[in-house]
Amino acid sequence: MSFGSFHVLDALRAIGEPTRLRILALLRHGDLSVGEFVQILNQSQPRLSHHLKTLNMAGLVERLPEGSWVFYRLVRDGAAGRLFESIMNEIDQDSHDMVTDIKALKHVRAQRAEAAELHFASI
Amino acid sequence: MSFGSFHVLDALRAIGEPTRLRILALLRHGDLSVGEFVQILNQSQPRLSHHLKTLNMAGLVERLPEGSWVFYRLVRDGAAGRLFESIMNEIDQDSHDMVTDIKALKHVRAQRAEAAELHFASI
DNA sequence: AAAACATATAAATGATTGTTTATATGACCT
DNA sequence: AGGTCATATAAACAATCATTTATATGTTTT
Repeated sequence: MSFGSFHVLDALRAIGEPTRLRILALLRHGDLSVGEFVQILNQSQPRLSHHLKTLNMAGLVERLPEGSWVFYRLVRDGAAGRLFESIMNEIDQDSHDMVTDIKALKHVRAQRAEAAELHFASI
Repeated sequence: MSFGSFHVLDALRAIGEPTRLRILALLRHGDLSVGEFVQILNQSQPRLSHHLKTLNMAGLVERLPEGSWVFYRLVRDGAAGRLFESIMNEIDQDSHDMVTDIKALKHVRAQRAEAAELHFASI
């Protein structure tokens, strides 16, 4: 199911929640899976699944199932993309919280890369 | 009390409610008093007072007491102004609801002008 | 000073939203 | 097929938010 026409009010309500804003800010650095969000944000899996569904229904993120796990991608075009980017313009990218999340993101990415290397080595 | 630093999350939550978005859209056409909002939006006075307080605390509108009544004005500068205007860019200005509200606004303004004329005539 | 008017606030209620816990679904692996 | 892993959903509960009703505050008018 594709979630119909874009409604600004729904998008605003979706963006206007701390965890969801953090999710969106993280997605600007690339697609992420539910499990990665769990690690980065240190919140329960159902909680994040639910927030991601809200963002998806608001037309702000795309859902990309890949085998057994599911990646989410920021919608960058159209009204949704423009709206979110102009909102990001007013947000302090260097705030402590933002910086911390990005650090956690990079940490998780490094872990993943390491795991992948070990996997290769074992082949 | 001036309501401290501007927080985007508060602003988003404030804007993301139908009645408050209508209030903000109306204010783009000029300052309005609580009583005028009551007439235009056809909602109870406490309800509108409360929404206006929310918008004020979110840094989106200014409060201008004038004798016994109180006008509200859109904050057009700074982060608040930029944020709201970029949101308005994504909103259909010609939607039925928007047009209807503006019509009601003009009607109320006309009434006011008429009342003022009658007042002059009686002097 | 009293009455009338405009706005704000408070308490109570109802509705919406977020969070947890538990369970279901679906894919991968052996 | 059975077991494990990743994600989603559902039910229950908690918290937040919107709305009404009633009342308070402050201002103008007489």
